[in-house]
Amino acid sequence: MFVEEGNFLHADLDSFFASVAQRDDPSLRGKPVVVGGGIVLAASYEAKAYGVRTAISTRVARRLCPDLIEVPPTFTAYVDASHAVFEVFGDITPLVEGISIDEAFLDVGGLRRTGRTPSQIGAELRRRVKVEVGLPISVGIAASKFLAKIASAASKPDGLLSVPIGAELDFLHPLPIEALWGVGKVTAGKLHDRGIGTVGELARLDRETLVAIVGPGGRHLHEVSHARDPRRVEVGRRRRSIGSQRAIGRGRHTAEELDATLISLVDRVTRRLRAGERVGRTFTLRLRFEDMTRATRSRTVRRSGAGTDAWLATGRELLAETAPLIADRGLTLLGISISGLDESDTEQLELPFDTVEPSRLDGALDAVRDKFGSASITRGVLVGRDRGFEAPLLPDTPKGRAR
DNA sequence: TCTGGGGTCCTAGGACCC
DNA sequence: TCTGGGGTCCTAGGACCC
Repeated sequence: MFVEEGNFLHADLDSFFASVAQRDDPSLRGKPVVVGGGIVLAASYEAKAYGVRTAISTRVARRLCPDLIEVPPTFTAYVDASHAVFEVFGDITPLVEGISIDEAFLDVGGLRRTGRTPSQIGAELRRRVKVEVGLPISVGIAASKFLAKIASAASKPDGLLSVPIGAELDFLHPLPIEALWGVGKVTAGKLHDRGIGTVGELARLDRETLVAIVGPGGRHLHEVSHARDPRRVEVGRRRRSIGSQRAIGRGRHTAEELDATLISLVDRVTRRLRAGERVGRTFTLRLRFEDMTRATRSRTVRRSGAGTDAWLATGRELLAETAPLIADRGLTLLGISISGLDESDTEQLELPFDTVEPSRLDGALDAVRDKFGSASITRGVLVGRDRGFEAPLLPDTPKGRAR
């Protein structure tokens, strides 16, 4: 009997950090292991059998499993392992969309010509990752991304599951709503209140009712509950923000302590920006208070940048503006992120004009050509200082004219 | 002088995921 | 047991422009 398969693979490393620990230290194999410090970042399947889960405190984990072995995280090892796994992915197909350090979507539709089925390709992927990197990886196969993702979760640990075309709803509808990507605690709570526990029950609601229960996100939920997901694999997605944060504990923190924390956060983030040859436009300050409430303050600047000093000045302004909030509620976490990322492929030039008007663009272009040489100009923007005026700066043309 | 609609940008918050 | 650190996406309201 011939079963037609979907073109989407979702590949997801099992208990990634814990598997790396067990790979690198044979004495940990077959034993309940957690990676973490304070809280559990990853638990081996042996530990999961005791009810140990990601994000619980290690103290609780020890109570659940007295023989638990705790190891500290080794982030460089995870990055290396991830690179090796993504090399295998890229060897199978160029159509790879990385989701996180340990999972990706692959579109294997183009490999039909090779005569191999998606299941055979998935099995080969699993074998290669096991042999070449030494890690267990689960694979889900389906006609859409979100279904492939659910299939890989259902196949764990160390499994492969293909949802045949035509059998999508039979697979999907008995699952609990929490299996859907995007249904977390809040949404699940609202649905349980209405007596909805399975995807099938969810699918029976009409769209308007669902939106009334969970909000605008209900439209997407309605679609996926009927196994409709038109998204393609997107190759070459780039990071959209870079951030860093630090829990600073309860109690009073002096202004000097907060400033020192801010400096180290800005330093870390701007270093990463520069290392990635990126610049950012929007700075966001993130605060968490003793009552676990949160607040954010952001500022968008006209000129993208990756310089420590400029972003530190922005961060200090925002921090100063939140001083009353901090005094009122007590700060327990300080974080920053920089978004609006772009490639840092532009050079900026201060032009010697007091005012810039459209009629003077030719003169401005001449000044830029003098500085960089016309051959090196590909695109640009003129920014006026006083009134926020912006005008496009077009590349030089063979005729020597631009407007 | 009054009024409307559409579009974009920015800010803040929230839910969710690994 | 008071709960880490890194992200994504969506929504809503206000300012502003045409």
